[in-house]
Amino acid sequence: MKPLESGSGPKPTESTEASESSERSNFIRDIIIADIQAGKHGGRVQTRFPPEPNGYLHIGHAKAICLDFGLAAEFGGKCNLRFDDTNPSKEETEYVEAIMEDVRWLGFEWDGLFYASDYFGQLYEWAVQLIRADKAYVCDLSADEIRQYRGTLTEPGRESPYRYRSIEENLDLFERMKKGEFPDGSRTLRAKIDMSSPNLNLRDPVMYRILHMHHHRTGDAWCIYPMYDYAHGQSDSLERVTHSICTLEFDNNRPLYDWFIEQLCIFPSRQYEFDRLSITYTLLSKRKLLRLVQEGHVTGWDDPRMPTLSGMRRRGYTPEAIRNFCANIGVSRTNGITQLSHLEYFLREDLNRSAARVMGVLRPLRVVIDNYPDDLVEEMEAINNPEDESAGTRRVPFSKVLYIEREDFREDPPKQFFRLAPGREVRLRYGYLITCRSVVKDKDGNIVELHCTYDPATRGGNTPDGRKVKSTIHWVSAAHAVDAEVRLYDNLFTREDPDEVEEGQDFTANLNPNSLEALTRCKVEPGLRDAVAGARYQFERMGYFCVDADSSPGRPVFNRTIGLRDTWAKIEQRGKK
RNA sequence: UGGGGAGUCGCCAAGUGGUAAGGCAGCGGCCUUUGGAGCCGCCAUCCGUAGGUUCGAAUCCUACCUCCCCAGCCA
Repeated sequence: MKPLESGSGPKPTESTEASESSERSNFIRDIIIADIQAGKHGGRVQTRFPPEPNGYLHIGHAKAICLDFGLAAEFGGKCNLRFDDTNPSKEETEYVEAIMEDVRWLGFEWDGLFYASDYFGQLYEWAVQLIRADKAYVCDLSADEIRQYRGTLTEPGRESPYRYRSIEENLDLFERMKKGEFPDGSRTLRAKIDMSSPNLNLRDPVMYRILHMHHHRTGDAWCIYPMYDYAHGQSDSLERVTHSICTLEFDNNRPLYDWFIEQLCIFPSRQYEFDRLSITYTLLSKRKLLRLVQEGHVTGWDDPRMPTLSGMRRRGYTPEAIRNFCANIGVSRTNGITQLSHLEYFLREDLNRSAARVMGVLRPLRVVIDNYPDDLVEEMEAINNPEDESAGTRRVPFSKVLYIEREDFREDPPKQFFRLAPGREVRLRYGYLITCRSVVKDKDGNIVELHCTYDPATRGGNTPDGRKVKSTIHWVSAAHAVDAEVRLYDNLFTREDPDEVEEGQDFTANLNPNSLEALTRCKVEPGLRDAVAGARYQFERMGYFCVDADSSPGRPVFNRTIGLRDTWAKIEQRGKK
């Protein structure tokens, strides 16, 4: 919101809401506002986005990023990027780099860049401190035994037989754990809390496990690694994070988060949980996305069908569209599923105002204009973006032989089909009005060519006599057309909930076998010959397309980002029912 | 089942005792050299259910129902 001007300038008359921020609020934002007003932390706001580098970021993370960075920015605070790298068995540098690229692409820049592994030393010292305070102990139970001792949802757990070791013995054992004297899984360091707590997280949770494993940053310096619960809150605290925002499933962990902070008497970061994003026909689980990649169901993390930020980027999504979507869906504590159409609305909205219009024919049908001079080529003026006058105009060549979209012609047009048909006149966008005179078929009865006549008085598509045509279709001059490949995408899954499967199956059973259709004989206007990878266009009447990096000189490859809203398809569909 | 969280239009979501915002989707219409975009209108007598308190409740109380999370040496 613009700050109101001070001084004696003209005041807005009806500004009841103008003085308050009209930014859409949510409960976390309200908490921050209240904290600032109460003077908590001197009004300072510090957040953090803490991804584990074990996979690529997806649209669900985008929601968290928009919250973490957005809130900090709105209230003059800071937001750190912190890699939660406490488990070397799953984490890789490749992911670290991809995550940084994606955060920046989304439009955010972090203040501090940290790694939980930066704090391994401090965390170790604090563990020793907790042992000395008789709040932690080394446990020799195996993973299996720990599970048995933990009890169940309804029965309390039992105390470990190692729970009352002397502080000296614990100190000695823990140090030897660190030195690597014990094999993986042989011992753990546990917090001494309450084995009968109804909150399972408080039943003497494991703080450290032994893992003789190479870490992407600390190398072989450590063979004991802290658990999430023992590392996260303290990392927040070390960074003096005021509002630690995470998803709902960590609600149960909050008492433990607070417990460590209280026992250690360190900066009191507070955790707030919001609902994770779910979208129909989409999987948002790094574990499952990793499977799609590893099992080859997609070409990689950046496959345009993936809900990853890198996949969406390659597909042609804009950061603005994703940010607008995140701002619009809101933040609450309700477990809901957002419809894909909601996301697509914001995609189209942004692309509509930013994408340059061009003409491209996906499934070409040859059209010969019989009364058009054989060798004439006219340069027709076309508007680049009707939503943005500054985008200007361009010239598109027109000649006797053209390609039009196959679906724009029907030999036997159904009701409400306004496009080309025998004897019917339509407008060629920015071209001429043409009338279909005859249809040429091959021996199998397939339509191979149309013969039309044009009205020379309608150059540019104008009708000096004021007559109306029901339809305007797009075209490309055959002699000037550039061959292109166009990849059409559909939902990766056929069910709204990809996890809804028959007994014994998993989400791969719901994979859509037709999620990708590659068209290789497409014809696009000449200006697209050397389109640069990443550029986004609207192929008029067809949809939004993004140039893929697979393009080669003179032969562009386009990804269909999303189709235009198709009223005719809806009408036709309705007629079939 | 013990604990925690949540239930407001098909979906998302405001509202926190004074008589149901908004967005998406959908449906009409206008406009249109993209059946795109844009514009206009319609779309919850009702807030999981049942009681109760109150002049008055989605908002307070009681009971019940449904869904989600927790029994990793994952995060």
